[in-house]
Amino acid sequence: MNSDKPIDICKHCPYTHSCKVHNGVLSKLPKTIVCPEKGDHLFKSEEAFTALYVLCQGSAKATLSDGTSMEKIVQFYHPGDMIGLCAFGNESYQESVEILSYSRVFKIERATFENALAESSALANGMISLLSENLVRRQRNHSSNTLLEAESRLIRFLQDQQVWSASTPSKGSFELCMSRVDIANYLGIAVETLSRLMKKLTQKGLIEAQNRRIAIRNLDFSSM
Amino acid sequence: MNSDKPIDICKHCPYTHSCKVHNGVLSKLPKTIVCPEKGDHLFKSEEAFTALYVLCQGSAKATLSDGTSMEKIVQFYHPGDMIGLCAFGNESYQESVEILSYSRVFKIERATFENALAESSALANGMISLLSENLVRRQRNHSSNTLLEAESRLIRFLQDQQVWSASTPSKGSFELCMSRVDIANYLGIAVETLSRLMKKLTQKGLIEAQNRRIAIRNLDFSSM
DNA sequence: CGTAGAGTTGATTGCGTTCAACTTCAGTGG
DNA sequence: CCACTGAAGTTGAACGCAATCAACTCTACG
Repeated sequence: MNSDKPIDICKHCPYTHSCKVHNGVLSKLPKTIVCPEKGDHLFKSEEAFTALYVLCQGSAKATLSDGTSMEKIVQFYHPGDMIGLCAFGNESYQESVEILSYSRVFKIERATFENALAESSALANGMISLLSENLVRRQRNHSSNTLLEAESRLIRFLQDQQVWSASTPSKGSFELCMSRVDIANYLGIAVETLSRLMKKLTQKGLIEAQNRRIAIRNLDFSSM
Repeated sequence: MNSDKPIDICKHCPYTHSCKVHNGVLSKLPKTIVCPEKGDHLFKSEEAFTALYVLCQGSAKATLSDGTSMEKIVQFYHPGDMIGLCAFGNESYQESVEILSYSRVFKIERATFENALAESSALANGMISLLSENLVRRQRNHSSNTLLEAESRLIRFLQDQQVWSASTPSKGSFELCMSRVDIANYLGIAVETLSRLMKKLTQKGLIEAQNRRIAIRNLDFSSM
Protein backbone atom coordinates (compact mmCIF):
# COMPACT_ATOMS: atom_id res chain seq x y z
CA MET A 1 0.00 0.00 0.00
CA ASN A 2 2.78 2.40 -0.78
CA SER A 3 2.42 5.63 -2.66
CA ASP A 4 4.71 8.38 -3.80
CA LYS A 5 2.07 11.07 -3.69
CA PRO A 6 -0.35 12.29 -1.07
CA ILE A 7 -2.63 9.36 -0.56
CA ASP A 8 -6.29 9.28 -1.59
CA ILE A 9 -7.47 9.31 1.95
CA CYS A 10 -6.21 12.85 2.27
CA LYS A 11 -8.76 14.09 -0.24
CA HIS A 12 -11.57 13.89 2.25
CA CYS A 13 -9.54 14.51 5.36
CA PRO A 14 -10.68 17.56 7.34
CA TYR A 15 -7.30 17.98 9.00
CA THR A 16 -5.14 18.66 5.96
CA HIS A 17 -4.47 22.25 6.95
CA SER A 18 -2.42 21.21 9.95
CA CYS A 19 -1.17 17.88 8.67
CA LYS A 20 2.56 17.35 8.48
CA VAL A 21 2.19 14.74 5.79
CA HIS A 22 -0.18 16.57 3.53
CA ASN A 23 1.33 20.01 3.33
CA GLY A 24 4.65 19.38 4.97
CA VAL A 25 8.05 18.08 4.14
CA LEU A 26 6.96 14.49 4.54
CA SER A 27 4.46 14.48 1.73
CA LYS A 28 6.81 12.96 -0.80
CA LEU A 29 8.00 10.06 1.29
CA PRO A 30 6.74 6.56 0.61
CA LYS A 31 4.54 5.37 3.41
CA THR A 32 1.99 2.78 4.35
CA ILE A 33 -1.31 3.02 6.16
CA VAL A 34 -2.03 1.07 9.31
CA CYS A 35 -5.39 0.97 11.06
CA PRO A 36 -4.88 0.07 14.73
CA GLU A 37 -7.77 -0.52 17.12
CA LYS A 38 -8.39 0.94 20.54
CA GLY A 39 -5.86 -0.47 22.98
CA ASP A 40 -3.23 -1.26 20.36
CA HIS A 41 0.26 0.13 20.79
CA LEU A 42 2.15 1.81 17.98
CA PHE A 43 5.24 1.10 20.05
CA LYS A 44 6.32 0.77 23.63
CA SER A 45 9.08 2.51 25.52
CA GLU A 46 12.53 0.94 25.06
CA GLU A 47 11.55 -0.76 21.83
CA ALA A 48 13.89 -0.34 18.89
CA PHE A 49 13.23 2.69 16.72
CA THR A 50 11.84 1.32 13.48
CA ALA A 51 9.36 3.83 12.14
CA LEU A 52 7.79 7.27 12.38
CA TYR A 53 4.04 7.74 12.34
CA VAL A 54 1.56 10.43 11.45
CA LEU A 55 -1.94 10.22 12.85
CA CYS A 56 -4.57 10.75 10.14
CA GLN A 57 -7.70 9.78 11.97
CA GLY A 58 -8.48 8.83 15.55
CA SER A 59 -6.50 9.53 18.68
CA ALA A 60 -3.66 8.22 20.80
CA LYS A 61 -1.84 8.87 24.04
CA ALA A 62 1.86 8.91 24.89
CA THR A 63 2.97 7.65 28.30
CA LEU A 64 6.21 7.71 30.23
CA SER A 65 6.93 4.94 32.71
CA ASP A 66 9.24 6.80 35.09
CA GLY A 67 10.54 3.63 36.67
CA THR A 68 8.04 3.42 39.47
CA SER A 69 5.41 1.32 37.68
CA MET A 70 3.27 4.43 37.47
CA GLU A 71 2.53 5.57 33.94
CA LYS A 72 2.21 9.27 33.30
CA ILE A 73 0.40 10.51 30.21
CA VAL A 74 2.50 13.22 28.61
CA GLN A 75 0.56 13.93 25.46
CA PHE A 76 -2.62 13.20 23.56
CA TYR A 77 -2.20 12.88 19.82
CA HIS A 78 -4.74 14.23 17.39
CA PRO A 79 -5.03 14.01 13.59
CA GLY A 80 -2.08 15.69 11.90
CA ASP A 81 0.31 14.97 14.74
CA MET A 82 3.61 13.25 14.14
CA ILE A 83 4.43 10.35 16.45
CA GLY A 84 7.81 8.92 17.35
CA LEU A 85 9.89 12.07 17.62
CA CYS A 86 11.15 10.86 20.98
CA ALA A 87 13.25 8.16 19.34
CA PHE A 88 15.90 10.19 17.55
CA GLY A 89 18.14 10.74 20.51
CA ASN A 90 18.41 7.10 21.31
CA GLU A 91 18.10 4.06 19.12
CA SER A 92 14.83 3.34 20.88
CA TYR A 93 11.49 4.95 21.61
CA GLN A 94 11.45 6.80 24.89
CA GLU A 95 7.71 6.70 25.43
CA SER A 96 4.83 4.34 24.76
CA VAL A 97 2.02 5.26 22.40
CA GLU A 98 -1.37 3.62 22.76
CA ILE A 99 -4.33 4.07 20.43
CA LEU A 100 -7.45 5.49 22.09
CA SER A 101 -9.96 4.87 19.32
CA TYR A 102 -9.96 3.24 15.91
CA SER A 103 -7.37 5.15 13.93
CA ARG A 104 -5.67 5.48 10.59
CA VAL A 105 -1.96 6.07 10.77
CA PHE A 106 0.70 6.73 8.17
CA LYS A 107 3.79 4.69 8.82
CA ILE A 108 7.16 5.83 7.53
CA GLU A 109 9.97 3.32 7.85
CA ARG A 110 13.04 4.56 9.65
CA ALA A 111 15.37 3.70 6.79
CA THR A 112 13.11 5.50 4.33
CA PHE A 113 13.11 8.56 6.50
CA GLU A 114 16.83 8.59 7.09
CA ASN A 115 17.62 8.23 3.43
CA ALA A 116 15.35 11.12 2.62
CA LEU A 117 16.88 13.15 5.40
CA ALA A 118 20.37 12.69 4.02
CA GLU A 119 19.29 14.07 0.68
CA SER A 120 16.92 16.84 1.57
CA SER A 121 17.98 19.73 3.72
CA ALA A 122 14.41 20.99 3.49
CA LEU A 123 13.27 17.86 5.28
CA ALA A 124 15.96 18.38 7.88
CA ASN A 125 14.83 21.93 8.47
CA GLY A 126 11.25 20.81 8.71
CA MET A 127 12.04 18.12 11.24
CA ILE A 128 14.10 20.48 13.36
CA SER A 129 11.23 22.96 13.38
CA LEU A 130 8.78 20.25 14.24
CA LEU A 131 10.89 18.98 17.12
CA SER A 132 11.40 22.49 18.41
CA GLU A 133 7.67 23.15 18.30
CA ASN A 134 7.01 19.95 20.19
CA LEU A 135 9.60 20.86 22.80
CA VAL A 136 7.82 24.15 23.41
CA ARG A 137 4.33 22.72 23.26
CA ARG A 138 4.93 20.04 25.84
CA GLN A 139 6.87 22.42 28.01
CA ARG A 140 4.03 24.88 27.96
CA ASN A 141 1.45 22.28 28.85
CA HIS A 142 3.33 20.93 31.78
CA SER A 143 4.60 24.20 33.16
CA SER A 144 1.01 25.22 33.66
CA ASN A 145 0.55 22.07 35.72
CA THR A 146 2.44 23.56 38.60
CA LEU A 147 1.51 27.19 38.06
CA LEU A 148 -2.23 27.00 37.80
CA GLU A 149 -4.56 25.21 40.13
CA ALA A 150 -6.56 22.23 39.04
CA GLU A 151 -9.68 24.06 37.89
CA SER A 152 -7.78 26.38 35.57
CA ARG A 153 -5.81 23.49 34.16
CA LEU A 154 -9.00 21.61 33.39
CA ILE A 155 -10.48 24.64 31.65
CA ARG A 156 -7.39 25.06 29.56
CA PHE A 157 -7.39 21.37 28.73
CA LEU A 158 -11.01 21.42 27.61
CA GLN A 159 -10.40 24.45 25.44
CA ASP A 160 -7.47 22.71 23.80
CA GLN A 161 -9.54 19.64 23.14
CA GLN A 162 -12.26 21.75 21.62
CA VAL A 163 -9.76 23.21 19.20
CA TRP A 164 -8.58 19.79 18.15
CA SER A 165 -12.13 18.66 17.62
CA ALA A 166 -13.10 21.85 15.87
CA SER A 167 -13.09 20.24 12.47
CA THR A 168 -16.01 18.02 13.41
CA PRO A 169 -18.45 20.46 14.90
CA SER A 170 -21.88 19.27 15.87
CA LYS A 171 -23.99 21.99 17.37
CA GLY A 172 -21.32 23.54 19.57
CA SER A 173 -20.32 20.44 21.44
CA PHE A 174 -17.54 17.96 20.91
CA GLU A 175 -16.51 14.49 21.95
CA LEU A 176 -13.53 13.80 24.20
CA CYS A 177 -11.49 10.91 22.92
CA MET A 178 -10.10 9.85 26.29
CA SER A 179 -11.44 8.52 29.58
CA ARG A 180 -11.65 10.42 32.85
CA VAL A 181 -8.81 8.32 34.17
CA ASP A 182 -6.62 9.47 31.30
CA ILE A 183 -7.60 13.11 31.71
CA ALA A 184 -6.93 12.97 35.44
CA ASN A 185 -3.57 11.33 34.86
CA TYR A 186 -2.64 13.92 32.26
CA LEU A 187 -3.66 16.82 34.48
CA GLY A 188 -1.96 15.30 37.50
CA ILE A 189 -5.08 15.06 39.66
CA ALA A 190 -7.23 12.26 41.06
CA VAL A 191 -10.21 10.98 39.10
CA GLU A 192 -12.51 11.98 41.91
CA THR A 193 -11.19 15.51 41.89
CA LEU A 194 -11.72 15.68 38.15
CA SER A 195 -15.29 14.54 38.58
CA ARG A 196 -15.93 17.19 41.19
CA LEU A 197 -14.35 19.90 39.06
CA MET A 198 -16.49 18.96 36.06
CA LYS A 199 -19.55 19.18 38.26
CA LYS A 200 -18.43 22.55 39.56
CA LEU A 201 -17.87 23.97 36.08
CA THR A 202 -21.26 22.65 35.03
CA GLN A 203 -22.96 24.29 38.00
CA LYS A 204 -21.24 27.55 37.17
CA GLY A 205 -22.75 27.30 33.72
CA LEU A 206 -19.35 27.30 32.06
CA ILE A 207 -19.72 23.93 30.43
CA GLU A 208 -22.24 21.18 29.81
CA ALA A 209 -20.97 17.66 30.16
CA GLN A 210 -22.63 14.34 29.44
CA ASN A 211 -20.16 11.51 29.47
CA ARG A 212 -17.51 12.39 26.96
CA ARG A 213 -19.58 14.95 25.13
CA ILE A 214 -18.66 18.44 26.21
CA ALA A 215 -20.15 21.80 25.34
CA ILE A 216 -18.26 24.91 26.30
CA ARG A 217 -20.41 27.91 27.13
CA ASN A 218 -18.74 30.88 28.74
CA LEU A 219 -15.08 30.11 29.16
CA ASP A 220 -13.18 33.35 28.86
CA PHE A 221 -9.68 34.16 29.99
CA SER A 222 -10.92 35.99 33.06
CA SER A 223 -11.81 32.67 34.60
CA MET A 224 -8.22 31.50 34.32
CA MET B 1 37.25 36.26 18.46
CA ASN B 2 36.23 33.72 15.87
CA SER B 3 37.87 30.40 15.32
CA ASP B 4 37.42 27.52 12.95
CA LYS B 5 38.74 24.93 15.33
CA PRO B 6 37.90 23.93 18.85
CA ILE B 7 38.85 26.95 20.85
CA ASP B 8 41.74 27.08 23.32
CA ILE B 9 39.45 27.35 26.26
CA CYS B 10 38.36 23.77 25.62
CA LYS B 11 41.81 22.46 26.45
CA HIS B 12 41.33 22.96 30.14
CA CYS B 13 37.59 22.47 30.22
CA PRO B 14 36.45 19.62 32.48
CA TYR B 15 33.19 19.18 30.61
CA THR B 16 34.49 18.21 27.20
CA HIS B 17 33.19 14.68 27.45
CA SER B 18 29.57 15.85 27.32
CA CYS B 19 30.07 19.03 25.33
CA LYS B 20 28.15 19.40 22.09
CA VAL B 21 30.70 21.83 20.74
CA HIS B 22 33.83 19.95 21.60
CA ASN B 23 33.00 16.44 20.49
CA GLY B 24 29.84 17.07 18.57
CA VAL B 25 28.71 18.17 15.19
CA LEU B 26 29.09 21.82 16.07
CA SER B 27 32.82 21.73 16.60
CA LYS B 28 33.68 23.00 13.12
CA LEU B 29 31.36 25.99 13.11
CA PRO B 30 32.76 29.49 13.54
CA LYS B 31 31.70 30.94 16.83
CA THR B 32 32.43 33.68 19.30
CA ILE B 33 32.74 33.69 23.04
CA VAL B 34 30.60 35.89 25.25
CA CYS B 35 30.99 36.23 29.00
CA PRO B 36 27.71 37.34 30.54
CA GLU B 37 27.37 38.22 34.22
CA LYS B 38 24.81 37.02 36.72
CA GLY B 39 21.42 38.48 35.88
CA ASP B 40 22.17 39.00 32.19
CA HIS B 41 19.83 37.50 29.65
CA LEU B 42 21.05 35.56 26.64
CA PHE B 43 17.64 36.28 25.15
CA LYS B 44 14.07 36.80 26.21
CA SER B 45 10.91 35.11 25.07
CA GLU B 46 9.42 36.49 21.86
CA GLU B 47 12.71 38.01 20.76
CA ALA B 48 13.85 37.32 17.21
CA PHE B 49 15.90 34.15 16.78
CA THR B 50 19.42 35.36 16.05
CA ALA B 51 21.82 32.86 17.54
CA LEU B 52 22.38 29.52 19.21
CA TYR B 53 24.49 29.19 22.34
CA VAL B 54 26.51 26.55 24.10
CA LEU B 55 27.29 26.98 27.77
CA CYS B 56 30.98 26.38 28.51
CA GLN B 57 31.24 27.58 32.05
CA GLY B 58 28.73 28.80 34.60
CA SER B 59 25.00 28.24 34.74
CA ALA B 60 21.72 29.58 33.46
CA LYS B 61 17.98 29.08 33.78
CA ALA B 62 15.22 28.95 31.19
CA THR B 63 11.82 30.39 32.06
CA LEU B 64 8.42 30.33 30.42
CA SER B 65 6.06 33.23 31.01
CA ASP B 66 2.74 31.45 30.51
CA GLY B 67 0.82 34.67 30.07
CA THR B 68 -0.12 35.18 33.69
CA SER B 69 2.91 37.26 34.74
CA MET B 70 4.15 34.23 36.62
CA GLU B 71 7.46 32.87 35.39
CA LYS B 72 8.04 29.14 35.56
CA ILE B 73 11.56 27.78 35.44
CA VAL B 74 11.63 24.89 33.00
CA GLN B 75 15.30 24.02 32.92
CA PHE B 76 18.67 24.76 34.47
CA TYR B 77 21.55 24.82 32.02
CA HIS B 78 24.93 23.41 32.88
CA PRO B 79 28.25 23.39 31.02
CA GLY B 80 27.98 21.48 27.76
CA ASP B 81 24.30 22.29 27.27
CA MET B 82 23.02 23.82 24.08
CA ILE B 83 20.74 26.85 24.49
CA GLY B 84 18.18 28.21 22.08
CA LEU B 85 16.69 25.00 20.70
CA CYS B 86 13.24 26.39 21.44
CA ALA B 87 13.54 28.89 18.59
CA PHE B 88 13.48 26.64 15.53
CA GLY B 89 9.75 26.22 15.33
CA ASN B 90 9.06 29.89 15.31
CA GLU B 91 11.17 32.79 14.16
CA SER B 92 11.53 33.75 17.79
CA TYR B 93 12.75 32.31 21.08
CA GLN B 94 9.98 30.69 23.06
CA GLU B 95 11.60 30.96 26.46
CA SER B 96 13.84 33.39 28.31
CA VAL B 97 17.33 32.41 29.41
CA GLU B 98 18.97 34.20 32.31
CA ILE B 99 22.54 33.71 33.51
CA LEU B 100 22.85 32.55 37.12
CA SER B 101 26.56 33.06 37.63
CA TYR B 102 29.44 34.48 35.63
CA SER B 103 29.59 32.32 32.52
CA ARG B 104 31.40 31.71 29.28
CA VAL B 105 29.18 30.97 26.35
CA PHE B 106 29.83 30.05 22.75
CA LYS B 107 27.64 32.01 20.41
CA ILE B 108 26.81 30.64 16.96
CA GLU B 109 25.08 33.05 14.64
CA ARG B 110 21.84 31.83 13.17
CA ALA B 111 22.94 32.42 9.59
CA THR B 112 26.16 30.55 10.23
CA PHE B 113 24.26 27.63 11.64
CA GLU B 114 21.68 27.50 8.88
CA ASN B 115 24.31 27.60 6.16
CA ALA B 116 26.13 24.74 7.80
CA LEU B 117 22.90 22.86 8.21
CA ALA B 118 22.13 23.08 4.52
CA GLU B 119 25.45 21.53 3.66
CA SER B 120 25.93 18.91 6.30
CA SER B 121 23.44 16.13 6.80
CA ALA B 122 25.59 14.99 9.73
CA LEU B 123 24.86 18.27 11.44
CA ALA B 124 21.16 17.84 10.69
CA ASN B 125 21.19 14.37 12.20
CA GLY B 126 23.03 15.63 15.22
CA MET B 127 20.58 18.44 15.79
CA ILE B 128 17.59 16.16 15.42
CA SER B 129 19.08 13.79 17.98
CA LEU B 130 19.83 16.66 20.31
CA LEU B 131 16.30 18.03 20.07
CA SER B 132 14.83 14.60 20.59
CA GLU B 133 16.97 14.08 23.67
CA ASN B 134 15.88 17.41 25.05
CA LEU B 135 12.26 16.59 24.40
CA VAL B 136 12.61 13.43 26.43
CA ARG B 137 14.73 14.96 29.16
CA ARG B 138 12.35 17.78 29.90
CA GLN B 139 9.39 15.51 29.66
CA ARG B 140 10.90 13.14 32.15
CA ASN B 141 11.71 15.89 34.61
CA HIS B 142 8.29 17.39 34.58
CA SER B 143 6.31 14.19 34.50
CA SER B 144 7.83 13.32 37.84
CA ASN B 145 6.50 16.63 39.15
CA THR B 146 3.01 15.26 39.25
CA LEU B 147 3.85 11.64 39.98
CA LEU B 148 6.15 11.96 42.94
CA GLU B 149 5.56 13.96 46.05
CA ALA B 150 7.66 16.97 46.93
CA GLU B 151 10.30 15.18 49.00
CA SER B 152 11.09 12.64 46.30
CA ARG B 153 11.26 15.36 43.69
CA LEU B 154 13.74 17.28 45.79
CA ILE B 155 15.91 14.22 46.27
CA ARG B 156 15.92 13.54 42.57
CA PHE B 157 16.73 17.16 41.86
CA LEU B 158 19.67 17.17 44.26
CA GLN B 159 21.02 13.99 42.76
CA ASP B 160 20.82 15.50 39.29
CA GLN B 161 22.62 18.62 40.44
CA GLN B 162 25.32 16.50 42.01
CA VAL B 163 25.88 14.78 38.70
CA TRP B 164 26.23 18.09 36.89
CA SER B 165 28.66 19.31 39.49
CA ALA B 166 30.54 16.06 39.54
CA SER B 167 33.40 17.44 37.51
CA THR B 168 34.34 19.82 40.31
CA PRO B 169 34.38 17.57 43.34
CA SER B 170 35.51 18.95 46.65
CA LYS B 171 35.35 16.39 49.42
CA GLY B 172 31.97 14.94 48.54
CA SER B 173 29.99 18.11 48.54
CA PHE B 174 28.95 20.45 45.75
CA GLU B 175 27.65 23.94 45.23
CA LEU B 176 24.16 24.65 43.93
CA CYS B 177 24.19 27.37 41.32
CA MET B 178 20.65 28.58 41.95
CA SER B 179 18.72 30.19 44.79
CA ARG B 180 16.04 28.53 46.90
CA VAL B 181 13.44 30.59 45.12
CA ASP B 182 14.58 29.16 41.81
CA ILE B 183 14.65 25.62 43.11
CA ALA B 184 11.17 25.97 44.58
CA ASN B 185 9.86 27.44 41.36
CA TYR B 186 11.42 24.64 39.33
CA LEU B 187 10.04 21.94 41.62
CA GLY B 188 6.65 23.57 41.76
CA ILE B 189 6.56 24.08 45.53
CA ALA B 190 6.66 27.06 47.89
CA VAL B 191 10.01 28.32 49.17
CA GLU B 192 8.91 27.61 52.72
CA THR B 193 8.07 24.03 51.84
CA LEU B 194 11.48 23.64 50.25
CA SER B 195 13.15 24.95 53.38
CA ARG B 196 11.23 22.50 55.54
CA LEU B 197 12.05 19.60 53.24
CA MET B 198 15.75 20.42 53.30
CA LYS B 199 15.62 20.46 57.07
CA LYS B 200 13.79 17.15 57.09
CA LEU B 201 16.33 15.49 54.81
CA THR B 202 19.14 16.87 56.96
CA GLN B 203 17.55 15.50 60.13
CA LYS B 204 17.16 12.14 58.45
CA GLY B 205 20.89 12.23 57.79
CA LEU B 206 20.37 11.96 54.05
CA ILE B 207 22.05 15.23 53.23
CA GLU B 208 24.07 18.03 54.79
CA ALA B 209 23.21 21.53 53.70
CA GLN B 210 24.85 24.84 54.42
CA ASN B 211 23.57 27.59 52.22
CA ARG B 212 24.13 26.42 48.68
CA ARG B 213 26.71 23.82 49.58
CA ILE B 214 25.17 20.38 49.64
CA ALA B 215 26.60 17.03 50.63
CA ILE B 216 24.64 13.92 49.82
CA ARG B 217 25.04 11.07 52.27
CA ASN B 218 22.68 8.15 51.98
CA LEU B 219 20.33 8.80 49.12
CA ASP B 220 19.44 5.48 47.62
CA PHE B 221 16.55 4.60 45.37
CA SER B 222 14.60 3.01 48.19
CA SER B 223 13.93 6.45 49.56
CA MET B 224 12.23 7.47 46.35
C1' DC C 1 -31.39 -9.27 33.48
C1' DG C 2 -26.76 -9.38 35.13
C1' DT C 3 -22.15 -8.11 34.95
C1' DA C 4 -18.02 -5.18 34.46
C1' DG C 5 -16.06 -0.94 33.64
C1' DA C 6 -16.61 3.97 33.93
C1' DG C 7 -17.90 7.64 36.47
C1' DT C 8 -19.85 10.00 40.71
C1' DT C 9 -20.52 11.25 45.54
C1' DG C 10 -19.41 11.51 50.50
C1' DA C 11 -16.36 11.67 54.65
C1' DT C 12 -11.90 12.06 56.30
C1' DT C 13 -7.07 13.04 56.29
C1' DG C 14 -2.84 15.29 55.12
C1' DC C 15 0.42 17.73 52.41
C1' DG C 16 1.66 21.94 50.98
C1' DT C 17 0.19 26.94 50.82
C1' DT C 18 -0.25 31.29 52.81
C1' DC C 19 0.75 34.97 55.85
C1' DA C 20 3.64 36.83 59.20
C1' DA C 21 7.66 37.23 61.98
C1' DC C 22 12.23 36.13 62.57
C1' DT C 23 17.24 35.01 61.35
C1' DT C 24 21.23 34.94 58.54
C1' DC C 25 24.27 36.73 55.27
C1' DA C 26 26.67 39.89 51.96
C1' DG C 27 27.56 44.29 50.64
C1' DT C 28 28.08 49.34 51.71
C1' DG C 29 29.32 53.36 53.93
C1' DG C 30 30.31 55.89 58.18
C1' DC D 1 35.72 47.84 62.57
C1' DC D 2 31.06 48.19 63.27
C1' DA D 3 26.39 49.55 62.04
C1' DC D 4 23.00 49.64 58.48
C1' DT D 5 20.49 47.76 54.78
C1' DG D 6 18.14 44.56 51.74
C1' DA D 7 18.01 40.11 49.95
C1' DA D 8 17.89 35.30 51.03
C1' DG D 9 16.51 31.86 53.86
C1' DT D 10 14.09 29.85 58.01
C1' DT D 11 10.40 28.96 61.35
C1' DG D 12 5.65 28.92 63.15
C1' DA D 13 0.45 28.74 62.97
C1' DA D 14 -3.73 28.27 60.44
C1' DC D 15 -6.11 27.24 56.37
C1' DG D 16 -7.55 24.82 52.20
C1' DC D 17 -7.17 22.08 48.15
C1' DA D 18 -6.83 17.77 46.61
C1' DA D 19 -5.83 12.70 47.83
C1' DT D 20 -7.59 8.63 49.72
C1' DC D 21 -10.84 5.14 50.91
C1' DA D 22 -15.30 3.43 50.41
C1' DA D 23 -19.84 3.09 48.73
C1' DC D 24 -22.82 4.12 45.22
C1' DT D 25 -24.80 5.09 40.30
C1' DC D 26 -24.66 4.85 35.55
C1' DT D 27 -23.79 2.87 31.09
C1' DA D 28 -22.72 -0.46 27.65
C1' DC D 29 -23.00 -4.94 26.34
C1' DG D 30 -23.67 -9.83 26.51
